[in-house]
Amino acid sequence: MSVRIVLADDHQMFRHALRALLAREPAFKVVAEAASGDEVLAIAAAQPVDLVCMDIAMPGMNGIDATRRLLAAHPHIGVIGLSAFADRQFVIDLLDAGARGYITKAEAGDELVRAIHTVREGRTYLCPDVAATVASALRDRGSLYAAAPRLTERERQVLQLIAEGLTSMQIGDRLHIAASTVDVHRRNLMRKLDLHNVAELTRYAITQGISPTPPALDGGLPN
Amino acid sequence: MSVRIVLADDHQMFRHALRALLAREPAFKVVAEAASGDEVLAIAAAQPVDLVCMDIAMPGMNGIDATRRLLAAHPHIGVIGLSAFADRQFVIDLLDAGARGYITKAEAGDELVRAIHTVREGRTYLCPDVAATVASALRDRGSLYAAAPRLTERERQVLQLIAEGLTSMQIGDRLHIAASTVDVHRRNLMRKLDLHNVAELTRYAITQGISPTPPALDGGLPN
DNA sequence: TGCCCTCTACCGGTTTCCCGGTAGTCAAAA
DNA sequence: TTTTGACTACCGGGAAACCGGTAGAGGGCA
Repeated sequence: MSVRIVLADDHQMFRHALRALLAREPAFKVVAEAASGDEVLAIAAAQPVDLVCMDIAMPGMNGIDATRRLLAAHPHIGVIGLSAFADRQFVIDLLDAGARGYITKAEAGDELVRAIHTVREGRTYLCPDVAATVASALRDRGSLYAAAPRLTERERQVLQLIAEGLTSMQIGDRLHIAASTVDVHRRNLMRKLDLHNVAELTRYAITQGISPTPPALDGGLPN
Repeated sequence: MSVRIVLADDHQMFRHALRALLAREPAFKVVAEAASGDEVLAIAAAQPVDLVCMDIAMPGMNGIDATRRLLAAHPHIGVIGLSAFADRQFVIDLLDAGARGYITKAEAGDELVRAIHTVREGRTYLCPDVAATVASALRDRGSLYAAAPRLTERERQVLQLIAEGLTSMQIGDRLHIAASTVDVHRRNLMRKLDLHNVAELTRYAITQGISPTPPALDGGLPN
Protein backbone atom coordinates (compact mmCIF):
# COMPACT_ATOMS: atom_id res chain seq x y z
CA MET A 1 0.00 0.00 0.00
CA SER A 2 1.25 3.43 -0.88
CA VAL A 3 2.24 6.20 1.48
CA ARG A 4 -0.57 8.73 1.93
CA ILE A 5 1.09 12.13 1.87
CA VAL A 6 -0.12 15.65 2.66
CA LEU A 7 1.79 18.64 1.29
CA ALA A 8 1.70 21.76 3.46
CA ASP A 9 3.14 24.97 2.04
CA ASP A 10 1.67 28.40 1.53
CA HIS A 11 2.86 28.54 -2.08
CA GLN A 12 0.40 26.70 -4.27
CA MET A 13 2.91 26.55 -7.08
CA PHE A 14 5.45 24.82 -4.90
CA ARG A 15 2.81 22.30 -3.79
CA HIS A 16 1.79 21.55 -7.36
CA ALA A 17 5.38 21.20 -8.48
CA LEU A 18 6.19 18.95 -5.54
CA ARG A 19 3.15 16.85 -6.32
CA ALA A 20 4.45 16.34 -9.85
CA LEU A 21 7.82 15.36 -8.45
CA LEU A 22 6.42 12.83 -6.00
CA ALA A 23 4.04 11.40 -8.61
CA ARG A 24 7.06 9.73 -10.18
CA GLU A 25 7.33 7.43 -7.19
CA PRO A 26 4.61 4.80 -7.45
CA ALA A 27 4.83 4.13 -3.71
CA PHE A 28 3.75 7.69 -2.93
CA LYS A 29 0.28 9.11 -3.13
CA VAL A 30 -0.37 12.78 -2.38
CA VAL A 31 -3.85 12.73 -0.92
CA ALA A 32 -4.23 16.40 0.01
CA GLU A 33 -2.61 19.83 0.09
CA ALA A 34 -2.69 22.47 2.81
CA ALA A 35 -1.74 26.15 2.83
CA SER A 36 -1.60 26.53 6.61
CA GLY A 37 -1.26 24.57 9.82
CA ASP A 38 -4.98 24.73 10.44
CA GLU A 39 -5.67 23.07 7.12
CA VAL A 40 -3.27 20.26 7.97
CA LEU A 41 -5.14 19.54 11.19
CA ALA A 42 -8.49 19.61 9.39
CA ILE A 43 -7.24 17.18 6.74
CA ALA A 44 -5.78 14.77 9.28
CA ALA A 45 -9.07 14.77 11.16
CA ALA A 46 -11.02 13.94 8.02
CA GLN A 47 -8.96 11.24 6.34
CA PRO A 48 -6.15 8.77 7.00
CA VAL A 49 -2.69 10.28 6.57
CA ASP A 50 0.71 8.62 6.83
CA LEU A 51 3.08 11.50 6.30
CA VAL A 52 3.12 15.30 6.10
CA CYS A 53 5.68 17.43 4.28
CA MET A 54 5.44 20.54 6.38
CA ASP A 55 6.73 23.98 5.49
CA ILE A 56 7.81 25.98 8.54
CA ALA A 57 6.84 29.50 7.51
CA MET A 58 3.12 29.57 6.84
CA PRO A 59 0.58 32.29 7.54
CA GLY A 60 -1.82 31.54 10.33
CA MET A 61 -0.62 28.51 12.27
CA ASN A 62 3.03 27.88 11.47
CA GLY A 63 4.58 24.49 10.79
CA ILE A 64 6.03 24.01 14.24
CA ASP A 65 2.82 24.56 16.18
CA ALA A 66 0.97 22.53 13.56
CA THR A 67 3.37 19.63 14.02
CA ARG A 68 2.97 19.70 17.78
CA ARG A 69 -0.80 19.65 17.61
CA LEU A 70 -0.93 17.17 14.77
CA LEU A 71 1.20 14.62 16.60
CA ALA A 72 -0.75 15.10 19.80
CA ALA A 73 -3.82 13.83 17.98
CA HIS A 74 -2.17 11.48 15.49
CA PRO A 75 1.16 10.23 16.87
CA HIS A 76 1.61 7.70 14.07
CA ILE A 77 1.91 10.37 11.36
CA GLY A 78 5.42 11.12 10.16
CA VAL A 79 6.30 14.77 9.77
CA ILE A 80 9.11 16.01 7.54
CA GLY A 81 10.00 19.67 7.95
CA LEU A 82 10.68 21.64 4.82
CA SER A 83 12.21 25.06 5.07
CA ALA A 84 14.17 27.56 3.07
CA PHE A 85 16.59 27.96 5.96
CA ALA A 86 18.65 25.70 8.15
CA ASP A 87 18.07 28.05 11.06
CA ARG A 88 19.11 26.46 14.28
CA GLN A 89 16.03 27.55 16.16
CA PHE A 90 13.74 26.17 13.46
CA VAL A 91 15.41 22.80 13.51
CA ILE A 92 15.43 22.51 17.27
CA ASP A 93 11.84 23.61 17.63
CA LEU A 94 10.59 21.31 14.91
CA LEU A 95 12.42 18.24 16.18
CA ASP A 96 11.24 19.12 19.66
CA ALA A 97 7.70 19.15 18.29
CA GLY A 98 8.22 15.58 17.15
CA ALA A 99 9.16 15.83 13.49
CA ARG A 100 11.10 12.90 12.06
CA GLY A 101 12.85 14.64 9.25
CA TYR A 102 14.09 18.06 8.18
CA ILE A 103 15.40 19.15 4.82
CA THR A 104 16.03 22.53 3.29
CA LYS A 105 14.73 23.67 -0.05
CA ALA A 106 18.30 24.13 -1.17
CA GLU A 107 18.58 20.34 -1.40
CA ALA A 108 17.81 18.25 -4.46
CA GLY A 109 14.33 16.89 -5.00
CA ASP A 110 15.70 13.38 -4.58
CA GLU A 111 16.54 14.34 -1.02
CA LEU A 112 12.85 14.59 -0.20
CA VAL A 113 12.12 11.20 -1.75
CA ARG A 114 14.91 9.67 0.29
CA ALA A 115 13.65 11.38 3.44
CA ILE A 116 10.15 10.01 2.96
CA HIS A 117 11.44 6.47 2.52
CA THR A 118 13.65 6.80 5.58
CA VAL A 119 10.88 8.15 7.78
CA ARG A 120 8.52 5.42 6.61
CA GLU A 121 11.08 2.91 7.81
CA GLY A 122 10.79 4.45 11.23
CA ARG A 123 14.07 6.29 11.16
CA THR A 124 14.92 9.99 11.22
CA TYR A 125 16.29 11.86 8.24
CA LEU A 126 18.19 15.16 8.36
CA CYS A 127 19.83 16.69 5.34
CA PRO A 128 23.55 17.52 5.69
CA ASP A 129 23.07 21.22 6.40
CA VAL A 130 20.60 20.49 9.13
CA ALA A 131 22.66 17.68 10.61
CA ALA A 132 25.56 20.11 10.89
CA THR A 133 23.35 22.64 12.62
CA VAL A 134 22.14 20.09 15.14
CA ALA A 135 25.65 18.87 15.74
CA SER A 136 26.90 22.38 16.39
CA ALA A 137 24.01 23.05 18.74
CA LEU A 138 24.90 19.92 20.68
CA ARG A 139 28.55 20.78 20.72
CA ASP A 140 27.83 24.29 21.98
CA ARG A 141 25.82 23.42 24.99
CA GLY A 142 25.62 19.68 25.40
CA SER A 143 21.86 19.77 25.25
CA LEU A 144 19.57 20.54 22.40
CA TYR A 145 16.71 21.97 24.37
CA ALA A 146 18.51 23.99 26.99
CA ALA A 147 18.98 26.93 24.68
CA ALA A 148 15.58 27.32 23.08
CA PRO A 149 14.22 30.62 24.37
CA ARG A 150 10.54 29.77 24.52
CA LEU A 151 8.24 32.72 24.04
CA THR A 152 4.87 33.00 25.69
CA GLU A 153 1.75 33.54 23.63
CA ARG A 154 1.60 37.17 24.65
CA GLU A 155 5.21 37.73 23.76
CA ARG A 156 4.64 36.23 20.34
CA GLN A 157 1.70 38.55 19.74
CA VAL A 158 3.67 41.60 20.82
CA LEU A 159 6.64 40.54 18.70
CA GLN A 160 4.47 40.20 15.63
CA LEU A 161 3.01 43.67 16.04
CA ILE A 162 6.40 45.23 16.74
CA ALA A 163 7.64 43.66 13.50
CA GLU A 164 4.71 45.23 11.70
CA GLY A 165 5.92 48.64 12.76
CA LEU A 166 3.39 49.50 15.45
CA THR A 167 4.34 51.59 18.49
CA SER A 168 3.85 50.34 22.03
CA MET A 169 0.74 52.46 22.36
CA GLN A 170 -0.77 51.10 19.17
CA ILE A 171 0.04 47.56 20.24
CA GLY A 172 -1.54 48.20 23.62
CA ASP A 173 -4.69 49.42 21.96
CA ARG A 174 -4.79 46.39 19.70
CA LEU A 175 -4.31 43.91 22.53
CA HIS A 176 -6.35 45.89 25.07
CA ILE A 177 -3.47 46.30 27.51
CA ALA A 178 -1.46 49.32 28.66
CA ALA A 179 1.49 50.58 26.64
CA SER A 180 3.62 50.08 29.73
CA THR A 181 2.74 46.40 29.69
CA VAL A 182 3.71 46.16 26.06
CA ASP A 183 7.05 47.68 27.02
CA VAL A 184 7.55 44.94 29.58
CA HIS A 185 6.87 42.26 27.01
CA ARG A 186 9.24 43.98 24.61
CA ARG A 187 11.97 44.04 27.23
CA ASN A 188 11.43 40.39 28.10
CA LEU A 189 11.55 39.49 24.41
CA MET A 190 14.82 41.33 23.97
CA ARG A 191 16.33 39.72 27.04
CA LYS A 192 15.23 36.20 26.06
CA LEU A 193 16.36 36.50 22.47
CA ASP A 194 19.42 38.65 23.13
CA LEU A 195 18.22 41.20 20.60
CA HIS A 196 18.37 44.92 21.26
CA ASN A 197 16.34 46.88 18.76
CA VAL A 198 13.34 46.81 16.48
CA ALA A 199 15.32 45.86 13.39
CA GLU A 200 16.68 42.71 15.01
CA LEU A 201 13.29 41.82 16.43
CA THR A 202 11.74 42.27 12.99
CA ARG A 203 14.30 40.04 11.30
CA TYR A 204 13.82 37.43 14.00
CA ALA A 205 10.05 37.53 13.61
CA ILE A 206 10.34 37.07 9.87
CA THR A 207 12.75 34.15 10.04
CA GLN A 208 10.55 32.53 12.66
CA GLY A 209 7.47 32.93 10.52
CA ILE A 210 5.89 34.82 13.41
CA SER A 211 5.57 37.74 11.09
CA PRO A 212 3.98 36.47 7.84
CA THR A 213 7.07 37.16 5.82
CA PRO A 214 7.46 40.47 4.11
CA PRO A 215 3.82 41.06 3.34
CA ALA A 216 1.80 43.98 2.09
CA LEU A 217 4.64 46.42 1.86
CA ASP A 218 3.06 47.45 -1.35
CA GLY A 219 -0.51 46.69 -0.55
CA GLY A 220 -1.86 47.19 -4.00
CA LEU A 221 -4.86 49.29 -3.17
CA PRO A 222 -4.07 52.25 -0.97
CA ASN A 223 -6.95 54.32 0.31
CA MET B 1 9.95 22.15 -31.95
CA SER B 2 9.67 22.36 -28.22
CA VAL B 3 10.30 25.41 -26.04
CA ARG B 4 13.78 25.36 -24.56
CA ILE B 5 13.38 26.50 -20.95
CA VAL B 6 15.84 27.49 -18.23
CA LEU B 7 14.72 27.39 -14.59
CA ALA B 8 16.38 29.95 -12.32
CA ASP B 9 15.76 29.72 -8.58
CA ASP B 10 18.11 29.41 -5.65
CA HIS B 11 16.16 26.47 -4.21
CA GLN B 12 17.23 23.32 -5.93
CA MET B 13 14.19 21.50 -4.64
CA PHE B 14 11.87 24.03 -6.21
CA ARG B 15 13.71 23.72 -9.52
CA HIS B 16 13.49 19.95 -9.48
CA ALA B 17 9.82 20.03 -8.59
CA LEU B 18 9.11 22.59 -11.27
CA ARG B 19 10.97 20.47 -13.77
CA ALA B 20 8.73 17.55 -12.93
CA LEU B 21 5.70 19.76 -13.36
CA LEU B 22 6.77 21.09 -16.76
CA ALA B 23 7.79 17.63 -17.94
CA ARG B 24 4.10 16.85 -18.29
CA GLU B 25 3.89 19.27 -21.18
CA PRO B 26 5.41 17.65 -24.24
CA ALA B 27 5.95 21.04 -25.85
CA PHE B 28 8.30 22.09 -23.04
CA LYS B 29 11.88 21.04 -22.58
CA VAL B 30 13.85 22.20 -19.54
CA VAL B 31 17.36 22.41 -20.89
CA ALA B 32 19.14 23.83 -17.84
CA GLU B 33 18.83 25.06 -14.27
CA ALA B 34 20.45 28.05 -12.62
CA ALA B 35 20.80 29.07 -8.99
CA SER B 36 21.75 32.69 -9.65
CA GLY B 37 21.61 35.40 -12.27
CA ASP B 38 25.22 34.79 -13.24
CA GLU B 39 24.45 31.19 -14.04
CA VAL B 40 21.55 32.23 -16.25
CA LEU B 41 23.84 34.47 -18.29
CA ALA B 42 26.44 31.73 -18.59
CA ILE B 43 23.86 29.23 -19.78
CA ALA B 44 22.37 31.61 -22.34
CA ALA B 45 25.85 32.28 -23.71
CA ALA B 46 26.56 28.58 -24.11
CA GLN B 47 23.38 27.17 -25.61
CA PRO B 48 20.17 28.24 -27.35
CA VAL B 49 17.42 29.25 -24.94
CA ASP B 50 13.85 30.30 -25.69
CA LEU B 51 12.50 31.15 -22.25
CA VAL B 52 13.67 31.66 -18.68
CA CYS B 53 11.54 31.22 -15.54
CA MET B 54 13.32 33.67 -13.30
CA ASP B 55 13.04 33.90 -9.54
CA ILE B 56 13.50 37.46 -8.25
CA ALA B 57 15.26 36.82 -4.97
CA MET B 58 18.49 35.01 -5.68
CA PRO B 59 21.88 35.32 -4.01
CA GLY B 60 24.51 37.02 -6.10
CA MET B 61 22.90 38.63 -9.11
CA ASN B 62 19.19 38.96 -8.55
CA GLY B 63 16.50 38.19 -11.10
CA ILE B 64 15.90 41.79 -12.12
CA ASP B 65 19.50 42.63 -12.96
CA ALA B 66 19.85 39.23 -14.60
CA THR B 67 16.82 39.90 -16.80
CA ARG B 68 18.18 43.26 -17.88
CA ARG B 69 21.57 41.87 -18.84
CA LEU B 70 20.14 38.72 -20.38
CA LEU B 71 17.83 40.65 -22.70
CA ALA B 72 20.59 43.07 -23.65
CA ALA B 73 22.52 40.15 -25.11
CA HIS B 74 19.59 37.94 -26.17
CA PRO B 75 16.52 40.06 -26.86
CA HIS B 76 14.58 37.13 -28.29
CA ILE B 77 14.48 35.22 -25.00
CA GLY B 78 11.22 35.40 -23.09
CA VAL B 79 11.52 36.01 -19.36
CA ILE B 80 8.80 35.11 -16.87
CA GLY B 81 9.30 36.46 -13.37
CA LEU B 82 8.52 34.16 -10.48
CA SER B 83 8.33 35.55 -6.98
CA ALA B 84 6.86 34.83 -3.60
CA PHE B 85 5.52 38.36 -3.41
CA ALA B 86 3.47 40.64 -5.60
CA ASP B 87 5.48 43.58 -4.36
CA ARG B 88 4.81 46.59 -6.50
CA GLN B 89 8.46 47.52 -6.80
CA PHE B 90 9.43 44.03 -7.88
CA VAL B 91 6.82 43.96 -10.59
CA ILE B 92 7.64 47.40 -11.93
CA ASP B 93 11.38 46.76 -11.91
CA LEU B 94 11.07 43.42 -13.62
CA LEU B 95 8.71 44.61 -16.34
CA ASP B 96 10.97 47.61 -16.79
CA ALA B 97 13.84 45.20 -17.30
CA GLY B 98 11.91 43.64 -20.16
CA ALA B 99 10.21 40.60 -18.68
CA ARG B 100 7.14 39.37 -20.51
CA GLY B 101 5.38 37.66 -17.65
CA TYR B 102 5.12 37.73 -13.88
CA ILE B 103 3.41 35.24 -11.58
CA THR B 104 3.58 34.68 -7.86
CA LYS B 105 4.29 31.37 -6.21
CA ALA B 106 0.91 31.60 -4.57
CA GLU B 107 -0.63 30.76 -7.93
CA ALA B 108 -1.41 27.28 -9.22
CA GLY B 109 1.17 25.38 -11.20
CA ASP B 110 -1.12 25.57 -14.24
CA GLU B 111 -0.65 29.30 -14.14
CA LEU B 112 2.98 28.91 -15.08
CA VAL B 113 2.13 26.61 -17.97
CA ARG B 114 -0.38 29.12 -19.24
CA ALA B 115 2.13 31.95 -18.86
CA ILE B 116 4.73 30.09 -20.90
CA HIS B 117 2.28 29.44 -23.72
CA THR B 118 1.18 33.08 -23.70
CA VAL B 119 4.71 34.45 -23.76
CA ARG B 120 5.66 32.06 -26.56
CA GLU B 121 2.81 33.55 -28.58
CA GLY B 122 4.46 36.92 -28.18
CA ARG B 123 2.05 38.27 -25.61
CA THR B 124 2.50 39.31 -21.99
CA TYR B 125 1.10 37.36 -19.07
CA LEU B 126 0.48 38.70 -15.57
CA CYS B 127 -1.27 36.73 -12.88
CA PRO B 128 -4.31 38.40 -11.25
CA ASP B 129 -2.48 39.63 -8.15
CA VAL B 130 0.22 41.21 -10.21
CA ALA B 131 -2.19 42.71 -12.70
CA ALA B 132 -4.00 44.38 -9.81
CA THR B 133 -0.72 45.74 -8.49
CA VAL B 134 0.21 47.20 -11.84
CA ALA B 135 -3.24 48.66 -12.28
CA SER B 136 -3.13 50.33 -8.89
CA ALA B 137 0.32 51.72 -9.61
CA LEU B 138 -0.98 53.22 -12.82
CA ARG B 139 -4.08 54.55 -11.17
CA ASP B 140 -2.06 56.15 -8.38
CA ARG B 141 0.19 58.22 -10.50
CA GLY B 142 -0.60 57.82 -14.16
CA SER B 143 2.79 56.47 -15.04
CA LEU B 144 4.40 53.20 -14.14
CA TYR B 145 7.96 54.39 -14.05
CA ALA B 146 7.44 57.70 -12.36
CA ALA B 147 6.71 55.76 -9.23
CA ALA B 148 9.86 53.73 -8.92
CA PRO B 149 11.63 55.22 -5.92
CA ARG B 150 15.17 54.61 -7.04
CA LEU B 151 17.59 54.48 -4.17
CA THR B 152 21.09 55.83 -4.41
CA GLU B 153 24.05 53.67 -3.53
CA ARG B 154 24.50 55.51 -0.25
CA GLU B 155 20.85 55.09 0.64
CA ARG B 156 21.06 51.38 -0.06
CA GLN B 157 24.07 51.07 2.21
CA VAL B 158 22.36 52.97 5.00
CA LEU B 159 19.17 50.95 4.58
CA GLN B 160 21.07 47.71 4.86
CA LEU B 161 22.79 48.78 8.07
CA ILE B 162 19.57 50.11 9.58
CA ALA B 163 18.01 46.72 8.87
CA GLU B 164 20.90 45.09 10.66
CA GLY B 165 20.01 46.99 13.79
CA LEU B 166 22.79 49.58 13.86
CA THR B 167 22.19 53.06 15.24
CA SER B 168 22.85 56.17 13.20
CA MET B 169 26.11 56.70 15.03
CA GLN B 170 27.29 53.16 14.39
CA ILE B 171 26.32 53.46 10.74
CA GLY B 172 28.20 56.74 10.51
CA ASP B 173 31.31 55.10 11.94
CA ARG B 174 31.01 52.21 9.52
CA LEU B 175 30.60 54.44 6.47
CA HIS B 176 32.96 57.18 7.73
CA ILE B 177 30.30 59.89 7.67
CA ALA B 178 28.60 61.86 10.43
CA ALA B 179 25.59 60.47 12.26
CA SER B 180 23.67 63.52 11.16
CA THR B 181 24.31 62.59 7.55
CA VAL B 182 23.05 59.10 8.21
CA ASP B 183 19.89 60.68 9.58
CA VAL B 184 19.43 62.60 6.36
CA HIS B 185 19.75 59.41 4.31
CA ARG B 186 17.31 57.70 6.66
CA ARG B 187 14.80 60.50 6.22
CA ASN B 188 15.17 60.47 2.46
CA LEU B 189 14.69 56.70 2.46
CA MET B 190 11.53 56.97 4.49
CA ARG B 191 10.16 59.72 2.30
CA LYS B 192 10.96 57.88 -0.93
CA LEU B 193 9.56 54.59 0.25
CA ASP B 194 6.70 55.97 2.32
CA LEU B 195 7.85 53.98 5.34
CA HIS B 196 7.98 55.44 8.82
CA ASN B 197 9.92 53.27 11.21
CA VAL B 198 12.75 50.80 11.52
CA ALA B 199 10.50 47.77 11.41
CA GLU B 200 9.05 48.73 8.05
CA LEU B 201 12.47 49.62 6.69
CA THR B 202 13.79 46.27 7.82
CA ARG B 203 10.97 44.36 6.17
CA TYR B 204 11.47 46.35 2.99
CA ALA B 205 15.19 45.67 2.98
CA ILE B 206 14.52 41.97 3.35
CA THR B 207 11.96 41.80 0.53
CA GLN B 208 14.33 43.71 -1.70
CA GLY B 209 17.17 41.40 -0.94
CA ILE B 210 19.14 44.40 0.23
CA SER B 211 19.40 42.78 3.59
CA PRO B 212 20.40 39.10 3.18
CA THR B 213 17.09 37.71 4.28
CA PRO B 214 17.38 35.23 7.09
CA PRO B 215 20.48 36.62 8.60
CA ALA B 216 23.00 35.03 10.88
CA LEU B 217 20.50 34.78 13.68
CA ASP B 218 21.63 31.24 14.07
CA GLY B 219 24.94 31.10 12.35
CA GLY B 220 25.47 27.38 12.38
CA LEU B 221 29.08 27.12 13.45
CA PRO B 222 29.89 29.87 15.86
CA ASN B 223 32.80 27.88 17.37
C1' DT C 1 1.26 26.17 51.64
C1' DG C 2 4.93 28.26 49.29
C1' DC C 3 7.25 28.89 44.89
C1' DC C 4 7.53 30.00 40.13
C1' DC C 5 5.74 31.87 35.97
C1' DT C 6 2.77 34.84 33.30
C1' DC C 7 0.48 38.90 32.67
C1' DT C 8 -0.59 43.10 34.22
C1' DA C 9 1.04 48.18 35.40
C1' DC C 10 3.73 52.09 36.75
C1' DC C 11 8.08 54.87 38.09
C1' DG C 12 12.39 57.00 36.52
C1' DG C 13 16.12 58.07 33.20
C1' DT C 14 19.04 58.04 28.74
C1' DT C 15 19.36 57.19 23.98
C1' DT C 16 17.69 56.97 19.52
C1' DC C 17 14.39 57.76 16.27
C1' DC C 18 11.61 60.72 13.54
C1' DC C 19 10.45 65.07 11.38
C1' DG C 20 11.34 69.83 10.00
C1' DG C 21 14.55 73.16 8.38
C1' DT C 22 19.11 75.20 6.32
C1' DA C 23 23.39 74.85 3.72
C1' DG C 24 27.87 73.73 1.67
C1' DT C 25 30.61 70.86 -2.02
C1' DC C 26 31.00 68.45 -6.23
C1' DA C 27 29.94 66.38 -10.55
C1' DA C 28 26.95 65.67 -14.20
C1' DA C 29 23.39 67.27 -17.12
C1' DA C 30 20.68 70.75 -19.52
C1' DT D 1 26.50 78.41 -17.45
C1' DT D 2 22.88 77.40 -14.71
C1' DT D 3 20.67 73.74 -12.71
C1' DT D 4 19.88 69.42 -10.88
C1' DG D 5 21.04 65.54 -7.93
C1' DA D 6 23.88 63.23 -4.59
C1' DC D 7 26.39 63.58 -0.53
C1' DT D 8 27.82 65.93 3.15
C1' DA D 9 26.64 68.37 7.90
C1' DC D 10 24.32 70.84 11.59
C1' DC D 11 20.19 72.78 14.64
C1' DG D 12 15.98 71.93 17.24
C1' DG D 13 12.13 69.49 19.16
C1' DG D 14 8.76 65.85 20.20
C1' DA D 15 7.96 60.95 20.20
C1' DA D 16 9.36 56.49 20.89
C1' DA D 17 12.58 53.14 22.10
C1' DC D 18 15.57 51.22 25.44
C1' DC D 19 17.12 49.98 30.16
C1' DG D 20 16.48 49.48 35.14
C1' DG D 21 13.52 48.85 39.07
C1' DT D 22 9.10 47.65 41.78
C1' DA D 23 4.67 45.29 42.41
C1' DG D 24 0.03 43.05 42.47
C1' DA D 25 -3.22 39.26 40.56
C1' DG D 26 -3.84 34.76 39.03
C1' DG D 27 -2.50 29.95 37.84
C1' DG D 28 0.16 25.71 38.13
C1' DC D 29 3.03 22.80 40.70
C1' DA D 30 5.73 20.53 44.43
